Amino acid sequence: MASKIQTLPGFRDFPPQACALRNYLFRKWRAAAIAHGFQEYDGPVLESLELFTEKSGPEIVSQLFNFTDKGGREVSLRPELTPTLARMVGANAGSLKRPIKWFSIGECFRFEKQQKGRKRSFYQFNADIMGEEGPGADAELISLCIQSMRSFGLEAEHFVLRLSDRTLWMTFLAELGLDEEASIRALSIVDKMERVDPDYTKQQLVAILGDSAGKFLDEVAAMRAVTTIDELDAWVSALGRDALVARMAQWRELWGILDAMGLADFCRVDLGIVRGLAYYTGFVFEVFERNGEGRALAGGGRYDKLVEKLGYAPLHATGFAAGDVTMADILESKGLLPSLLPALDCYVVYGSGEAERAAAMRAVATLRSLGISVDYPVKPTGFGKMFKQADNSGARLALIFGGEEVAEGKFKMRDMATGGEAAGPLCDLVDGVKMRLAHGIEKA
RNA sequence: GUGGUAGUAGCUCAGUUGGUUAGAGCACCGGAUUGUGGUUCCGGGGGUCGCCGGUUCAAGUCCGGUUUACCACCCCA
Repeated sequence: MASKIQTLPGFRDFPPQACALRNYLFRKWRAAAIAHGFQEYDGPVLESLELFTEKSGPEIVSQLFNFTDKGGREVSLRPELTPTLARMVGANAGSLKRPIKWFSIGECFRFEKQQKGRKRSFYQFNADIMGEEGPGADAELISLCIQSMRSFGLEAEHFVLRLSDRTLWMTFLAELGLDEEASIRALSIVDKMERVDPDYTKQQLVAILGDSAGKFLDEVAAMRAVTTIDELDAWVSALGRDALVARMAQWRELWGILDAMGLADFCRVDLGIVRGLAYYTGFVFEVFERNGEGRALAGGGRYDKLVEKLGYAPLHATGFAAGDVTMADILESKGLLPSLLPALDCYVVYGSGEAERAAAMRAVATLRSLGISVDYPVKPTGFGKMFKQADNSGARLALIFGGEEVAEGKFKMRDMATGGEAAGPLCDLVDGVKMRLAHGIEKA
């Protein structure tokens, strides 16, 4: 006998209930994106390894599901959707209407040790706006991000979008005399400050900044204390650097749009967010639970240089991604998962005679051909048993084809919620069922 | 890749100082119930106690290894 083979670590089966949950997430994400005027795209799950190493460097290979195919090609399952998107858009950028607003929901793979909120196979909701430089695009993207969360019933009490700005940081660090490479290293330290020992942080900073590390830490503490746009304005004004002051115009524009859309309550200025990756260039953000628990629910930002880096004509871009695993986790913890039982319209109960069964099967076929979902016991049993099955099926109506009804050319309907019943002639089957599905049957 | 904790039925778990044939609730299936579901009662299937080895007359229980999961690191596109 064959041994029982389990799913690979970090991979999941999706039996009906899990599949229903997954599709629920997809449905909401897709609806939010379409409501924002985004168009859906998709790409191959397997790509040339080079597509990913070009974007993220050779170190990324340790975290990829890569292998050599039978043709000797170095390939990898995709760890994210952005490189594929960049290729698709980059190759056709000249002929696409701007701004380009595209989204995708796709399975991605990373060869990492799994833990809470992180698996080796997961689904990402990825949305991007390309070909637009101004804060209007960032606002639009943030709107989609927030509204996609809200469509699950998550509100400002549950989550917060922490908004930051790589441009502001890079300008600030340049004013301190750091070159680009040193700045990026400093940012990656800032990115981790929240989670690691302060002494360790200081040690790291001294390596880059020398004696001014202490002063820098004080400055960073002041920056991270900023939580509103007005506080940010005050901090920038106090520094009195022209380049930073100029950047505030972009902040004001962005914040003005978010405020007008009613999204300001969901956002907080938080310069402690810098995103780990080197290629982010402007506004960046991450969504967390309001109480600060768990890993990021979504994250994104502007990456104006990436498309060019991948070998295409320069193209402004901003995007974000959210994952199915963390999303399902928060919805479950907040009790926001709806019951996802299959919504069956009718369950047919029929008598044991040939005539009853034939009448029932004719009705089943007619209703199904009109898109009404109908199920019935494949193996006829007692009426009591069949009603129990009707109950278990979750159907709204039980349709009854017993000896009495069929003999009279009739059928009966029972509203499974109220227990109310109604009868009608077989020739009125479709209208009768549609009417009762819409309005139910009151108990007499 | 490094540490910590855990693994008994589909799920949640009990299982005494090592001692006969490993239990409960929920879920599932059947019956009471051949014209009416949710309640109730009765019954049933389902376990190589994660896996391999060791100690012992005897291991779910003790020991070693391994694997998987969870948690914390690393990383987080």
